[in-house]
Amino acid sequence: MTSSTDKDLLCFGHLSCFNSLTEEELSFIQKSTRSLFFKKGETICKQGAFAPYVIFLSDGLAKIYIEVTREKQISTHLAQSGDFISFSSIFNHDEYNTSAAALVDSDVCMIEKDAIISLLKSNSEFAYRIIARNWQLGNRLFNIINNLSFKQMAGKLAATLIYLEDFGYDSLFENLSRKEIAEFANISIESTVKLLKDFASDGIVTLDGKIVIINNRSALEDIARKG
Amino acid sequence: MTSSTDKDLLCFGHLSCFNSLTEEELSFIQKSTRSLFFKKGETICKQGAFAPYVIFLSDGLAKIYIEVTREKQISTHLAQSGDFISFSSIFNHDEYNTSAAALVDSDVCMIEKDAIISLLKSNSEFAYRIIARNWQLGNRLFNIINNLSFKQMAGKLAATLIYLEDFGYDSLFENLSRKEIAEFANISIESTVKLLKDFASDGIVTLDGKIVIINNRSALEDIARKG
DNA sequence: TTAAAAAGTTGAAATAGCTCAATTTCGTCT
DNA sequence: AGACGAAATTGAGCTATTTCAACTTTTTAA
Repeated sequence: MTSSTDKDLLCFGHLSCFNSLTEEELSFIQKSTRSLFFKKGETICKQGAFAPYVIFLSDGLAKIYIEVTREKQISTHLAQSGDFISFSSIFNHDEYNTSAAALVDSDVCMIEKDAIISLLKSNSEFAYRIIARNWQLGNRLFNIINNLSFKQMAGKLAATLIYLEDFGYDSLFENLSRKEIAEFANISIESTVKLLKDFASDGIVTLDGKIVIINNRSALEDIARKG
Repeated sequence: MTSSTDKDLLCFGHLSCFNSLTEEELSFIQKSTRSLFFKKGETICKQGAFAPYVIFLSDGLAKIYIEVTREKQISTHLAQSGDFISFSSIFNHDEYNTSAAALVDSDVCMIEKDAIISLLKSNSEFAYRIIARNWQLGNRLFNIINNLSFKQMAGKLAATLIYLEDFGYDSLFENLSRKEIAEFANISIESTVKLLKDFASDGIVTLDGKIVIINNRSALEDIARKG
């Protein structure tokens, strides 16, 4: 990863929750921000590491995941341009509660948490938008818990495909390995492969190399609903 | 459940995130609040129902759970005096994303969401405290996802017992059935019973009727860590 | 261009945990 | 006090999913 401070001014000012900030507030927070470039595959942050920064994805695609054991990890959600990769560092513990890795080459802003905190405390519109965002994440987490508690792996995979589809990133599947899909669904790689074939032979999806095209969305929803 | 408007003024003013409010703000929000009493076992809110209120537990104990299918539910967390039972109703959808039930007789405040919203937008200290709270819940949800992805049920139950212990409610186990413990751990009732016995015969816990006393916390943590 | 490594695919065997069914204990109501 | 229903307990069989191992394809690197 390389520093690119010349891009800082354009890093996030135009994006989502930051556009409620005044000129002053923007320049204040940009003094506390460092913009970094991550190549596809690079680790952006590591669960358990000290967390002096809030991490914001200004351009790119990343997966956020939990390291369950040394070998096993489960992906919880994706982030694209304008999303926070980690917001948690602000409260209580001073460590990241998830890891994240770039799925494509990505520009990332590391914002000192003290700057975010003072902004939260002074600008209630900003705080409100952050609450709304955190709540969306919370909803996603409830959704994952729902999916994980399915007994049948077909339900887990169907729910995963729906999430990936709804995320709305154009060439998403080109950037996801079978292993990564398996980590979102929390089933084994082999089961993922077999089930994808099953879905394909039922005409629910079409497989074209890495790419998974969803043909019959409502069939998937049915499978996901029944667990 | 019965209304008890005479208690409204004492309902939550002294509790946690509300004590940053001015006199005016307090009386403003209390005009939009209704205080209700729920008996042990009663349902406080239902996943999927219209959600005009933010629900706050002023006194008691409640479990918050996800209804996965018609028969199956998984408990995500507990709430005690001073905790929000549902905050989600404020954003996006107008429905509760979880259900909740009283585990002991409980006093509950139903606060109109518009009142909370205007407070969030005008009082940034209040908003900040709400963010911090929501983040704690987010952390808990990540924790659950971690536990659910364990392959071994011993790890799930161990992690559940640790959560219940750490929650710090005195007579908690007296108010939890085996079924409810199973719903927190997301394993079958029968497996829960057998594993508790196993833990007991290993001296890790002591069973006294419904009550589970943790003798060897670090052994439990070990089991939970290994999944 | 070729070799090596990584990712993907397939089938067979092993097993963890669930379901089912029977039994016991506990709590509550009359 | 007795009786009923609910909750807890125990064991046995079943099955879905993982693990393992072999193989193929794709990607990367020299």
